[in-house]
Amino acid sequence: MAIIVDKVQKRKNIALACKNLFINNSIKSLSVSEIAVVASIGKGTLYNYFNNKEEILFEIVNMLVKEHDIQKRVNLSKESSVKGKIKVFSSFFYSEKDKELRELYKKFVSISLDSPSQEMKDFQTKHTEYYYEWMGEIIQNGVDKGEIIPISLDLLSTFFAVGEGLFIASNTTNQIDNIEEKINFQIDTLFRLIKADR
Amino acid sequence: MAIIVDKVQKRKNIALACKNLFINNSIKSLSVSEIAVVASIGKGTLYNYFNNKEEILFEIVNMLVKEHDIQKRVNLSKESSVKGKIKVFSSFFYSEKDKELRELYKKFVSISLDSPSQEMKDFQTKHTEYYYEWMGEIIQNGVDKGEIIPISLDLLSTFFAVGEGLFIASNTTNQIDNIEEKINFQIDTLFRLIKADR
Amino acid sequence: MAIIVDKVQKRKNIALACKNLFINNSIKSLSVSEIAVVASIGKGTLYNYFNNKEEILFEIVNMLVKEHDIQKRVNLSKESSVKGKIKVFSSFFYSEKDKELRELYKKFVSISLDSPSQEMKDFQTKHTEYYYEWMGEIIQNGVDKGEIIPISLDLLSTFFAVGEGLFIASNTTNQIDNIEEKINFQIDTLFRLIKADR
Amino acid sequence: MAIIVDKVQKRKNIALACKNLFINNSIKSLSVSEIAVVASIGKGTLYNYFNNKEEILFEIVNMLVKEHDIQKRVNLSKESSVKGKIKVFSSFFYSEKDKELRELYKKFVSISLDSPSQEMKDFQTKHTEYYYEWMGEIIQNGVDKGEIIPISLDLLSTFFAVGEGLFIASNTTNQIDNIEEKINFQIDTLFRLIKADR
DNA sequence: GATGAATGAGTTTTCATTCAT
DNA sequence: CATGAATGAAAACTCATTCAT
Repeated sequence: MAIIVDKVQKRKNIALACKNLFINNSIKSLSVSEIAVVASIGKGTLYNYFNNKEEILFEIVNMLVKEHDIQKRVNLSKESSVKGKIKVFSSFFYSEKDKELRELYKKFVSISLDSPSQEMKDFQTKHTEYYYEWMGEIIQNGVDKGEIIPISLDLLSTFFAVGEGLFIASNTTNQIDNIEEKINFQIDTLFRLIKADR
Repeated sequence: MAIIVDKVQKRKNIALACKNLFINNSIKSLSVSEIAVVASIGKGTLYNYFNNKEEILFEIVNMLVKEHDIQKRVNLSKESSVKGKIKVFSSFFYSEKDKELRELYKKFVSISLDSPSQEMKDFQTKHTEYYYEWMGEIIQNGVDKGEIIPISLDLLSTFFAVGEGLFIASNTTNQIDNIEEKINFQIDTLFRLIKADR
Repeated sequence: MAIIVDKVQKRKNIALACKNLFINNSIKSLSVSEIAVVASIGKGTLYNYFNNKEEILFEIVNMLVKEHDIQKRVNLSKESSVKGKIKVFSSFFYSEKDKELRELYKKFVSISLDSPSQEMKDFQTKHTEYYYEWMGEIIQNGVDKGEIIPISLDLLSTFFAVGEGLFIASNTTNQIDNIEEKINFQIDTLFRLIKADR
Repeated sequence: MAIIVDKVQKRKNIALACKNLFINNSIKSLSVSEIAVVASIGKGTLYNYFNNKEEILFEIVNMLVKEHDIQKRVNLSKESSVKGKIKVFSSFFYSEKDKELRELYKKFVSISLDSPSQEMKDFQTKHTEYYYEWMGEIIQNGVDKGEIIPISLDLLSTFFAVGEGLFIASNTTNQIDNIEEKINFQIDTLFRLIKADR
């Protein structure tokens, strides 16, 4: 067909079409053939848009992350307190509506830990820096407003990492329950220490 | 009985023989043939002792973790302060001597995140609980001695998770430098908040 | 009629456009897509003019051979001696200016030896006969002028084949140097045997 | 099976088993699956012994060449005259009993001309040098015995290449008949020029 | 007439697993 | 018990060819 296809858009369409396949299966167990069938395209077509399974996952994550960021911005605006905003950040690790992205994120991290590609690292670096900055501003704001003590700024990494750490732990052990509670309890505890009027 | 012991020992010997292979390669890229060659045994023999690659990794981690725990106990006894002891715990994520186990741990987590086996989860659960308890005692001790405030007990998960979280982040992004510094800075900051004589 | 001429011309234009591609790559490694890109036309268009890769090579060879024949005629006219003329014939196998055609000829022969098409054979037959006749006349002329002995006429095939044989040998072994020298030495030696005033 | 297989021998057996397949088909049209079926082994087994189709062809040629050399030595010993011996050399290009090897040689040359591998070139170089030396001794012997004139030594390449050249020509054109006659006529003619008692 | 996206059959290649010895 | 050759199913990947526009 001499139609000039929007390659970028088609790439996204294919990725979307097999989103659930990636959510519900381990990367290891997915075959390119299977993916092609689910995406309702030929195997060859798939190779015109992606070089391997990992790239497809990557594309899906990419798309969902964008949506997620928009939603996060909305959610953050609804929260007035610094603590609330921090909790919004951590909610990614347990909220029902982020479940899909979370599942994909697990696979993304899985690949990164075993056989990292520069592309994935670059993507993750960009995002991490972005979130860090974002969260940094929130904390700074809290300090400026006299809500929390200045030392809070030094805890940025802790706020950032504690969710991730508990998430990984919950997914590598049998204790998968109440991550939400756990994470929020840690945040509450940290805020008991950094609130200005202690 | 003697035979059973031999079998267990042989399993360990095989695992040890290919330790470096697992450290230096991605699980995905390792083949059973390659492992058998490095372990200097037949491919069939390998199947008499392990059901798959993952089990071998599991065995190696198992062995190294035991050594690691012994060493950690020694290192902890050398530290008198609670902060020092906490840092000993977190040192796993950056210390040179734990490098091998750390590399294997990455692959272990990688598998757990994509296709977890109950066995691995059980193992990890047991260990996590064990460390939690261990670290819990240390903190309790610090409170009892008046070194840190009682609220510190509620930060157990944070102390636990922050290292893990920063470790994962450092391995999925390009920011792999100064994890040691980063982790210790967070611990120091937390201790500025929980030390008894603030 | 004009359209038909255009079609023939377009075929030639396409062939010319990817001449260097064929010179610098093995037929086996060339894909139709690659050729289409280099020829700056659509893949489908390529199929309007050629049925397969081999036909394109064929077209290129065809064109270059025509040029080559014209040049050869010029070069022959510059030579007065029979020996010189024979050497002009053999120069195809080593001269710098025939390098391109020579590279293509190798691929042409390669195809002919593995999976010959009647078309290619017909083409090659026509050309071989043409050259044979041409060279035959040159030798006859030498005999008539008393430059070489009549027996020389019986050596036509030798004069013809020795260059080809050494060329093939040089391209299937590591001895690719001094083909020019080698071929000319053989011609000189043969002429020492057939010159009239021995 | 814990049988220690003679890998070298098995390689040869596999090669032999599909000899006729290679003789009767173009390399291009042969698939590894087809080869495995004919050799009555699994496709995977084939890959334990060969890395690609070309290597199999190579192995077959290797074996047949060895047999061929032995036979050639026998045939040469039967001939007393230098001319006869030279003809024995050239007989490879037309004799019925060398037909198989000749067919394979065509494919070998075909590959060498399009996508030469160093291994093939090395093999061919070794053989060419070996034959050159061999034929050189025969000619030297003829000179020593006063059968042919000393200048004959300088025609070594011609004797060598003329057969090859005519062979290639016969296989790339429609004139495939009477190569035997053609080659022998050239040899006879050359000998008319170099025989001692001219 | 020109196009190039789509295709899927066909290819190479891998590799965990088996099992005769 | 140990072995490692054999396997074939399934994987990744290619690419000439088609055909709707």
